[in-house]
Amino acid sequence: MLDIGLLQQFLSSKNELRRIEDISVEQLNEYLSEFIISVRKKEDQGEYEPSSLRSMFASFERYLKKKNGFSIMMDKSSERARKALQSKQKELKQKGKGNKPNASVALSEDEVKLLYEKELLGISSREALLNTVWFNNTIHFGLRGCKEHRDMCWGDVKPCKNANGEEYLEYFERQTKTRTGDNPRDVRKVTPKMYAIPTNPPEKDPVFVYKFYAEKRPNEMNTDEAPFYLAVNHCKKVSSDKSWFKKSAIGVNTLNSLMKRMAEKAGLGPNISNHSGRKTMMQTLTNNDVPPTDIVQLSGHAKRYELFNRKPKPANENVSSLSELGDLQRVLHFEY
DNA sequence: TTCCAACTATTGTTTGCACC
DNA sequence: GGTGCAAACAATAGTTGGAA
Repeated sequence: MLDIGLLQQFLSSKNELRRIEDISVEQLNEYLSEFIISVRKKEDQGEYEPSSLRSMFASFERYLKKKNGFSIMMDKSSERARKALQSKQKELKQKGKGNKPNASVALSEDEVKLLYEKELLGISSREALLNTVWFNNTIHFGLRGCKEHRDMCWGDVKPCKNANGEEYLEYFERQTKTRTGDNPRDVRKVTPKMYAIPTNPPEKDPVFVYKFYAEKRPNEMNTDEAPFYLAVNHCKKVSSDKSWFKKSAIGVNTLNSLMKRMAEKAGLGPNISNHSGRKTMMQTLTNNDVPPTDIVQLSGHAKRYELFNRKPKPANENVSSLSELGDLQRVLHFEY
């Protein structure tokens, strides 16, 4: 555990060579107080964010509880350490910390347009195709930035047709060995849908993009259990269209930095990460007067808390309209 | 067979999200 | 505003496949 290592290092600098769990509760209280007040980042000796300090404290709590059943969060003897944490957090807040300087931001309509113009989104290359599939899944299915995409299997998305003959994709997260559905936070009560927009150019029609992606995947990887996102095949000897993707899942690093990489290549502003896609979806729905009760059904949020605190943004300020992202409201035609 | 580019998983570090 | 957990990102080492 890294935080523990940091604390142990601090103790060594004070000539305290015992392991943390071997130190008496009273003395540890003193050490922890001092540590919390004086700890600095390795990189630039700057102050940590208040939430980082909190996480460190939580790490110590977990470690000590496991080692000797001691709780620095609850036990009276650790009051001083807790107070030190509180006052340090207040101090940092006063210094202007804790304002989430790195929080991801939603994409504006112009930014999405730019991504298509620069062919970072679209169907012109294998990277662009993968980016577009990922982007569509994020803004239509409301998938969280990283893990949900990584866990996604090919069989989770099914192409369907309604009574009017309209085509759509439906996201159905099946239970597998690794996805047992035991985490109440992950529950989506409805299956989100992504409708075809035949009037759009093909690269902006989500159902067309999905079908195109299916064609470009190796046949063997179109089974239900196969990973949804495949590694791009950079092989130059492209003898057939089938070799756009490898027969293996894309790596975590590539998948996790998909949006960031696109933003960098397109020269977009900072703080655009995978989570920006999800924020874009929620911002778009909010700005188009979709009721919060409906949005949470789609996003998988357990409560409406975040949405009730979200005010619609004024026109031309980081607002995506439905025209560019497709008719997102249609995904809210759920069967409850 | 060797080299190299481009990828992958793993581990470490920092921070934000979701909920209470 | 407090808390638990996971995401996001970076560094590193290992792997793979094409080219020479």
